[in-house]
Amino acid sequence: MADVAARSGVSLSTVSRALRGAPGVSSEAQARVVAAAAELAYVVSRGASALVTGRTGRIAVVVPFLRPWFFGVALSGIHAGLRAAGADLVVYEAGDAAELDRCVRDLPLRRNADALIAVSFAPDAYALSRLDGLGLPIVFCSQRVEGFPSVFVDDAAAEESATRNLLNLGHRHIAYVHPRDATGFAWASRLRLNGYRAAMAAAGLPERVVAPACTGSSAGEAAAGELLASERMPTAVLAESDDIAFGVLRALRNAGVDVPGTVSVVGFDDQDAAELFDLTTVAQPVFRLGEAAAELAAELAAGRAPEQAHVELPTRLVIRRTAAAPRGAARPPAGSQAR
Amino acid sequence: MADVAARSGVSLSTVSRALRGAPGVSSEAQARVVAAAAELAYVVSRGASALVTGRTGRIAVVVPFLRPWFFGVALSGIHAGLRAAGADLVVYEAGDAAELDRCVRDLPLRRNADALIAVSFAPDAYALSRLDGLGLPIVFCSQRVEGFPSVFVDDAAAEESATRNLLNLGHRHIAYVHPRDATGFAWASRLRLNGYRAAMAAAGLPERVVAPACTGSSAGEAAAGELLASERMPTAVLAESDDIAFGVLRALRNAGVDVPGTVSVVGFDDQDAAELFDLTTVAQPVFRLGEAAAELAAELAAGRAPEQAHVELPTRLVIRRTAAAPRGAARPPAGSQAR
DNA sequence: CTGTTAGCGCATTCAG
DNA sequence: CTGAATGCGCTAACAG
Repeated sequence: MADVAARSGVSLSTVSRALRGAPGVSSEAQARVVAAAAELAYVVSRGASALVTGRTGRIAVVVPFLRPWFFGVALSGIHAGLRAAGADLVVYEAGDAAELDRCVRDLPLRRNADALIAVSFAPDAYALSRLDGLGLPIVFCSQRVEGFPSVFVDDAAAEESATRNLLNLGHRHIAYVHPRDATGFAWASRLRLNGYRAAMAAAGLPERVVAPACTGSSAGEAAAGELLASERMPTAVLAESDDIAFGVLRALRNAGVDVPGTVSVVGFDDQDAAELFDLTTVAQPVFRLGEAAAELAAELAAGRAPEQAHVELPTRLVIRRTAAAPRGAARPPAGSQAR
Repeated sequence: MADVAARSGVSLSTVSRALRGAPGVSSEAQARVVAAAAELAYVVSRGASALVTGRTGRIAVVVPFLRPWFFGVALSGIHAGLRAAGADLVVYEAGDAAELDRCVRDLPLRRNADALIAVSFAPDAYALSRLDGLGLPIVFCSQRVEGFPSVFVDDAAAEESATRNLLNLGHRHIAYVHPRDATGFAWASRLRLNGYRAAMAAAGLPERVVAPACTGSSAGEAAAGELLASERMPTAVLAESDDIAFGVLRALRNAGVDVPGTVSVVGFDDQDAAELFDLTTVAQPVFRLGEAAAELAAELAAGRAPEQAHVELPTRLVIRRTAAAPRGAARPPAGSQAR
């Protein structure tokens, strides 16, 4: 910085102010400083400025996994939202509760980031208190947490609506695939399950939940296998996620079961591949989820109180070709399409 | 840090040493300090220590996109590789040359990260000189760059081998789908194309390259559409990536073309969904690619010279069900399986 | 509008 | 093995 000051013939303070766009610098001096900095390929050291401002210019993001489609898109949204605020994005992958704890405890979150975005974590009371004690703003992304800023969709309502849609098509026997979670997190999945249950209960129909022990498309294959081997095959299968639905579709195809003729399949996410499979699914705005969370985090990091600390984003049922009326069903009553 | 010192009854220096595991601290004092730090939930400020050591404890990663499967897996590998070194991961998404330039110029790379990992970027000479002038170690991941540490697969050899495999099956008319790249990057795709060309030339067969203007599965759909509309449909299609292959498969299925009966399809990547589509494809070790790049970057960041600055990882042809001998083909000669 | 000064929290000399 | 002093690069509060 001294070099820049010398080259532009001003003092350190003026360089500092000019480079930050702080007020109190003649536009002429400002220009000279910026030019000198460019020529010297000078950039301010965030570490040094953090030392005095207390703000690092970095937002930490914790995700349970980096691989699945969802997190790539969410991260992309977060990156976009952060860029507007000029903050950097530091990423931690914490696949289970122990790792998350390690993150919270050992990792340089405390004074090394201005805010934390937790994606798809449903912390228990203990984790919440630990996070809270971190002393930095926390934003939950894709998860509603009372008392904390969060950005989310209404998973329960969305799944309830998807279920109602199948009911309206004439389905009476609808199964739900809900993998048992081995990671120690609760996810939004419980809410989706609740939505399914609510719709079935409202229709006076029994629920049927298949809970494979694995995750992803394998879970779908396992669940479909279990259903195929059972006494009575449902006419429709709701999967907690598209990945699972893909597995269900594959197992059904391999078993020679016609979709949607014999069985309808509905997913959740509307990820890119859903179109390839012609999958009827609940779309959620994942990029926007990330972006909104990042905007919230940036506000909080800047010490401002955001107007809306709870942001609910809409979902949308995308009708494709894996769901239809069951064979021989009566035409559904008019005007009964789900919202 | 002063609080920790007071609480454990030692001086600041001792705390500093103890917390870093530096030599010259009695194990008793060390234990007291660590305990005190834990009780106070104290973590060192990376910014402050960076100020004096010159090392930030952070590695920057630039990816062109965050969404595609490839980058999620690569990032996961990088995260794993970095964790061992205790470094943090800061991510930049730079979708085109202009953004990359902005990253290099404006973003706090210079003294704000200890090394840079560039994933899937094939920089031109200009970009390379800019990157080089950054004054920090650069590692290329999934891209071989002469004169720079890099981790990569032999794309050309892998695609050549995949092509030979089709030739050995008896195919003579093999098309290659190679999307025109609108982002301004060259990617590894050119190398794969070269591999295909080499194999076709060696067999004395004419090449047929389809170059749709879009990317991802849409490119596959477009390419398949073009081929279907042409005078003569090839008996096999090589796609530059699995995503593209999925699009090809979909278009073929929609057109009622039997796979692999009428047309064989081969992808590249072996991403998770490839198994769902039963896609025969070239597998590359994406996680390892990231992990190895991270290990290299960590070495370089620590100022050590890594033994191997060029790491080539193996690929593997995964035989599934979308590729077979063309109808009525003679049995391939024995012992002619590609490597 | 601009320059001077005093730390921010830490690692690192150097003495003990 | 330990403690006291120095300065890393920067910003903020002050004078001019």
